[in-house]
Amino acid sequence: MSAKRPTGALEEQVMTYLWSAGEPATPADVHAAVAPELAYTTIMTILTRLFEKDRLVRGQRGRAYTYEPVRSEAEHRADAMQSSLDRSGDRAAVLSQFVETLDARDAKTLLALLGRS
Amino acid sequence: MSAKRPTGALEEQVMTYLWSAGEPATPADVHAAVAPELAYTTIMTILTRLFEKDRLVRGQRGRAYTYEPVRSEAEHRADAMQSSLDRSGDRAAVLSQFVETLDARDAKTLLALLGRS
DNA sequence: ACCGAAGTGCGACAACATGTAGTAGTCGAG
DNA sequence: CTCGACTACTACATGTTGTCGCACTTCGGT
Repeated sequence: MSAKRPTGALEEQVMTYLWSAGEPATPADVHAAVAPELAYTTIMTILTRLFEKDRLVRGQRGRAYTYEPVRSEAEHRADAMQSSLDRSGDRAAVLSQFVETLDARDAKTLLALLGRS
Repeated sequence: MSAKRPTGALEEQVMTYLWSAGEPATPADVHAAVAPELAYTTIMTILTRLFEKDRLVRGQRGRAYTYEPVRSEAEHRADAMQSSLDRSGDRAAVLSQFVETLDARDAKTLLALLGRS
């Protein structure tokens, strides 16, 4: 497809920006922050598609739409992790492997989180 | 594409079968177990592509190739989970959300695993 | 040893997703 | 009222995946 951008990367970059923005953003905001070297319309398209896939909600600011993520980044990522786990035939094996590849800091965080519940 | 099979689903089903098989399988094995209603050649294609993407290794049995996963299911799923975590800007937030959506049994498993290291 | 049936593999084609942009319409500034 | 800037809709190119047809090879029966 594109010689330089892997498939899905642009959508992902846009989502990442929107998450970090913390508030609804216009196509112009996203364009300037994510990929000024691309055509403005390219960003518009991405935003529209993400909206159609229900990953963004639209608002209105002046005569432009604003876009905002439906789900927070944490929700999105955690859900992806759950999905991996759900698709597996052996949850315990996956969890075990997961723990082994976890760095010390994450392990500590996880342990604290688990203890609290 | 296909009206009934979501993109990527067939490759995933094939991988799942291969993981559960536990030993190298021929295209015929996969065809019979995964999708007898599809053409034999369809399965062959999927297998070849997975091989080209280095997700399967080839062996030889009689005049047919045999295929076997390069990585175990646990490795694959755990790696996917790690990737989600890595892509995130706030690892602790994701971990927290992840723990909250975890069912009791998984949480227990995870806790035991973490304690042992 | 020969012939036919069954199975295998390569190459091809259609549909869809994603990256990328052109063009036309709309609104404010001068 | 006209001009320019900005936005939305639509279009096009390429890669990926689902799906298969066709030709070749090999095994069993005679």
